[in-house]
Amino acid sequence: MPALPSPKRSSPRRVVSRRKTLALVITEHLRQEIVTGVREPGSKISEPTIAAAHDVSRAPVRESLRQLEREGLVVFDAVGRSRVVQLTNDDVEDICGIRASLESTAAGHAATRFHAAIEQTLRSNVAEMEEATTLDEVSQLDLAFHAAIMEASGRRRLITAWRAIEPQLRLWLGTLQRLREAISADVLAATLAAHRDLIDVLASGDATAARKAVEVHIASWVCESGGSA
Amino acid sequence: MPALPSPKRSSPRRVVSRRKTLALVITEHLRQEIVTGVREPGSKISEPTIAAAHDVSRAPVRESLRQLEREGLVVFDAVGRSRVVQLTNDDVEDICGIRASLESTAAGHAATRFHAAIEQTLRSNVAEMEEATTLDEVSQLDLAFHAAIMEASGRRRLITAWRAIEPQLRLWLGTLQRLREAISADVLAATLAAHRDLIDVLASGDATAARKAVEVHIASWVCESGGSA
DNA sequence: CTCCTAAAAACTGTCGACAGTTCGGGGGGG
DNA sequence: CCCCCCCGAACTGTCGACAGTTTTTAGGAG
Repeated sequence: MPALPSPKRSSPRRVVSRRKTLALVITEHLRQEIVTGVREPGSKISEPTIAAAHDVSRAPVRESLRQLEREGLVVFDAVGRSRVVQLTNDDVEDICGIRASLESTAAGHAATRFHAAIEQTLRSNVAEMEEATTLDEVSQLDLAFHAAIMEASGRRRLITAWRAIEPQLRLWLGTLQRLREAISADVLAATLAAHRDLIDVLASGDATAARKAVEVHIASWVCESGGSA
Repeated sequence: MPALPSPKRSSPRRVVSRRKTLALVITEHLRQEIVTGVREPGSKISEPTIAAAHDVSRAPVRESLRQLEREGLVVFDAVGRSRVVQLTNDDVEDICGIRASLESTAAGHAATRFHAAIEQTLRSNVAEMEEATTLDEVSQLDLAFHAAIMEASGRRRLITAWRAIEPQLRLWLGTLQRLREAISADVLAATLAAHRDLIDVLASGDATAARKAVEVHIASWVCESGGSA
């Protein structure tokens, strides 16, 4: 073996496991830490520290941070320092507005190409939510429901745009959750009802009605979830 | 051969010029190549090749490509290969729809905080466009005009989202331009008139009217520019 | 006790290297 | 003449290193 400049590596050169880059693993981990509040908004993020924590080099960490920047969870300052984003009320308001626009547009498309598989997915999501007990579970399922509608639209660009803001929604939801622990039975029931209605509207194939329904649903949700303004 | 730590550097270690990373330079160059069509949609992009072309290592190139992915100009396949995006009609339609939504929302905000400096910027843009002679110039100024409105809204998130799709608009515009060489005097006049009207509406401070006006402006523009659907 | 300065510590941007994977072509078999 | 397998070329993901900066820390001066 050629005496390498630094023969101090212990582990046998990590294997690039098929379809699962280190950057991806780290991204998921960091995202989780951010949306759950383990990393507080505004706190600094250091590449070397994270690299050491995961026992990897800085390369995949850098890539992760850029990805998280794209997701709006991390911000870089002029000198390249990164920190966890601090969402302002305006930010949340904008995000919700964009989201409403994207989802209602997507719903319109989804209505015109609705089919059994999609309905199946949505209905089972509702069924799962009926069983959910923690606020966190409900949030997860709610997002999954909306994600399913986006997917159902089949519009690449809409989906991309939605994915770009979804993590920020999760961050905001996480922040809210940490304030109020319990689930309101009323809210849960209302959400379930609204989702069932949405499925029916989508199944009807009426694009215009679907757009409107989603817009209303999100608007009401924003209000009762603790309007941002 | 046991390569020594590497005492063979020839160039005097490129200086990290303040506030201008290599990645940024390369990003700009690649973006230019893509939106101008020098790099054809769907063509492969190789990191080593680009790195060699700019005489840099792959690190900044990788970062550039990720940035361009965020801008929607480059796509990565499952194995990490990158290519220039190929916009579909659906994509363009979605992009225009998102854009209209973002800009009209921004216009609403801009109307409520309109002031002299903004008006100055917008009016001088119109003045410049009156002097413009090439189709390319007009496009640039048109985009700058709309960018100015976004900035005028002062909404961080709206601006971020808009920046995320703007390059794709440029790509599409570039594609169109390559089809029709000349500028239609009618279209130019109409655009100028529309922009002047927009400034007036914004100056009036009527948010609702501003939103509507922008929406109409963009919709009509999409139609005459060669509607996607 | 506070404010300012200089050395130390910690970072980011970029580089060249290497291992494993994937793509492209050529040769052989059906 | 077409299809399949194997080999070499080209790539991507990741690593450790280093130079230039920025942020801290540790002292001193006032």
